[in-house]
Amino acid sequence: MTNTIKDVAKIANVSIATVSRILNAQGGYSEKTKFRVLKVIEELGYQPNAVARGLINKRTHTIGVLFPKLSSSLVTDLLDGIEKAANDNGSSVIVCHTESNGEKTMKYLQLLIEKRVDGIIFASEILKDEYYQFVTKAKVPMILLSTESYAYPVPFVKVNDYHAAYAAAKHLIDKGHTNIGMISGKKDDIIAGIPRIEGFKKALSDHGISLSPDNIVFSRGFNFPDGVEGLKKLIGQFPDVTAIFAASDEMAIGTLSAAYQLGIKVPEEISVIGYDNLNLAEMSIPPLTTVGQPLAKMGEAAAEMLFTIMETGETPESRIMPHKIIERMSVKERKE
Amino acid sequence: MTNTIKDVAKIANVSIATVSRILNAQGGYSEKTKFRVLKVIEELGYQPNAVARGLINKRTHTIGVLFPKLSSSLVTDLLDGIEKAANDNGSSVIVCHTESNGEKTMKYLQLLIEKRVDGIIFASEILKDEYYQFVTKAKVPMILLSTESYAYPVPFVKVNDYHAAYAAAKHLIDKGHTNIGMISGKKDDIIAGIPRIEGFKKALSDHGISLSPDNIVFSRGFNFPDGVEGLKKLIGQFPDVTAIFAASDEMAIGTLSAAYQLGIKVPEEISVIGYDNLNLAEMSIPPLTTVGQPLAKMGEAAAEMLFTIMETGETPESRIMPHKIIERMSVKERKE
DNA sequence: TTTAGTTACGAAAACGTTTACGTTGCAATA
DNA sequence: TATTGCAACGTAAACGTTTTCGTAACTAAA
Repeated sequence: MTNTIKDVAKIANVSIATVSRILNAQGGYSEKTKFRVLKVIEELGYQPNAVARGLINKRTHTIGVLFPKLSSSLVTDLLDGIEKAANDNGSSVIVCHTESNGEKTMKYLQLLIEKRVDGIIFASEILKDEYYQFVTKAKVPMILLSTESYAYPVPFVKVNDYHAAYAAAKHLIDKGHTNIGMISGKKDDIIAGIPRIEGFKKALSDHGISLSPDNIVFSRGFNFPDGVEGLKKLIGQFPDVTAIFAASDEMAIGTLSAAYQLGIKVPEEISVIGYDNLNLAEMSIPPLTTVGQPLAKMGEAAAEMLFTIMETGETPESRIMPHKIIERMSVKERKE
Repeated sequence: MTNTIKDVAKIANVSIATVSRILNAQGGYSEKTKFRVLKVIEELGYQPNAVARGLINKRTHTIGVLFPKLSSSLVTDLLDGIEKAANDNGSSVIVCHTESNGEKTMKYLQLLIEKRVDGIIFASEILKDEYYQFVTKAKVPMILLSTESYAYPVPFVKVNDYHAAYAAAKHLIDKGHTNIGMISGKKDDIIAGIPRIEGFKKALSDHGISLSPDNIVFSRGFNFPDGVEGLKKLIGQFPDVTAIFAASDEMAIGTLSAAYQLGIKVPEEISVIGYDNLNLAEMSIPPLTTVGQPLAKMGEAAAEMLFTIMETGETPESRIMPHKIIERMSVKERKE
């Protein structure tokens, strides 16, 4: 039974229109009544009802974000940036955890659309046809984050995985390594799998390093256990490796861990470079050299793009964010 | 210009009341009209407007969560649990990032209340008087998560920090250690500081181990750098330590890292036990023994408590969740 | 055949705002 | 003095639902 604008109006002896005008600083009232109304608002502890506002304004000042997984530093940093930008623009963010499950994703999209969010950020996951059709039909603006669609014209923000992987491999080469392996993620992942593998390959071939299928190991995902398995497999099929590019930081930490178990010293015997620059990266032993994505910045950018769509109506250009080699202690110069 | 219930009604040749009844499966309509209406809904791709629903039902099916920090595994796991429980109950969650800033916190509370969220989860932060007054006046149910209030009757869910710290220290003692140090967090933190320190002290004294001020080192926070600083300080003032209780996993990982820099072997020379059981803990070298909090479960519990308040109106009892020693590789049995 | 009860609806109010439009009173101008 | 213009409001419709109440038609019982 909280107070409404009517209560304020009645007590202040004005119409609700006047109260509304004062609340929104629209002018059309005298200073005297303004103070009187403000005083009543103060006394009643009146809080305007954003639901009613949303109904009439058709803006809820809320955006929805879909993540495949919540408990991951990668997602966390993205979310951090999104939340910041949203807050700066006077909006809130609803988080959804899809578990990469198509049905759940559709349910969440439906929920968000029923709640009339102003926009949707779809992160770290492949945009299926079904999803795209659904949200375009609902005419809700959408941005892809840390993913991209080749089939549909949905603006995205991400780093160029191909280039970043190239840079990672080149860093290893520049440090004098020639026996370079890769612990990749999912072989057929169009976003995080293939481009990184191809970038890696290109860097080697550009620098005259021969490459056999034994140089690369494939995994089921991009997680810690995949990294420990990965190293074991790689060592088996490519015993001469002196440097490894892991397709994610979690996998890199996994290989660090596996190396420790196997009694292999990093970076003395094997150098490791990761991908992502998660918080973890600086906490590992040794601290992980990695190619960093500006995750928080990416999140911010995505949210801001959403807001520009809402204001201008124009779909903004996609943004390729810069990656950067973060040198720490897990890669060593190799001298022959 | 999306379709409304009116459009559906008009095309199906029924009143909006009937459409509404069908949507909510309330009965009072024939099977024939039900199918006809459903067909129209399907054709139009009609999505009910949750904003309008919220206005009249006074339930938004949305809860708000306040965190001091987003990019931390601790928070992430809590959020994971909250999101799960919320989703199971047909609700969404809005995340807010307070940065432990009083002004920002108040702004967020106001925002959440204006948005008429059904409930609020206040996590990992001290509940100030101002916050409490504000949300009680608004009559929005609130649960404290991973924190607790001594001054106000707000139900909470957390582990017993005192007991958990006691258990951690006892684990070290049981493993034969007698020169035990602690790298604690903020000395005057009522929730995560003092209870853990006191629990630690009690365990030592209960087992006849003398304790000087040199056994404990205090930090500014609970983060990685605090852990690396902590170890250095502790070694300086207490060179004989063989086992260390770090007040958080991040700090524990920090001490691992510092130990590595200093050439101290863990667990051979020094054993380390952490607190939290974050994802990090199993990824460290060596894998971290720690006292685990069931973070996701705690998040779930908090959300579920919120829902029971909404349904029953009764404030539920606070829940003390069980902690558990997770044995991994960073603590070694000591033989004399 | 009448009556009572039930089923299947429709009309309209209500939720708490914003806003288009109308109205009043007063000052300034002709 | 009559007219105009503007500031300062008030009235009421609108946003898209849910729900109460009323009613027509039909069924079953008397």
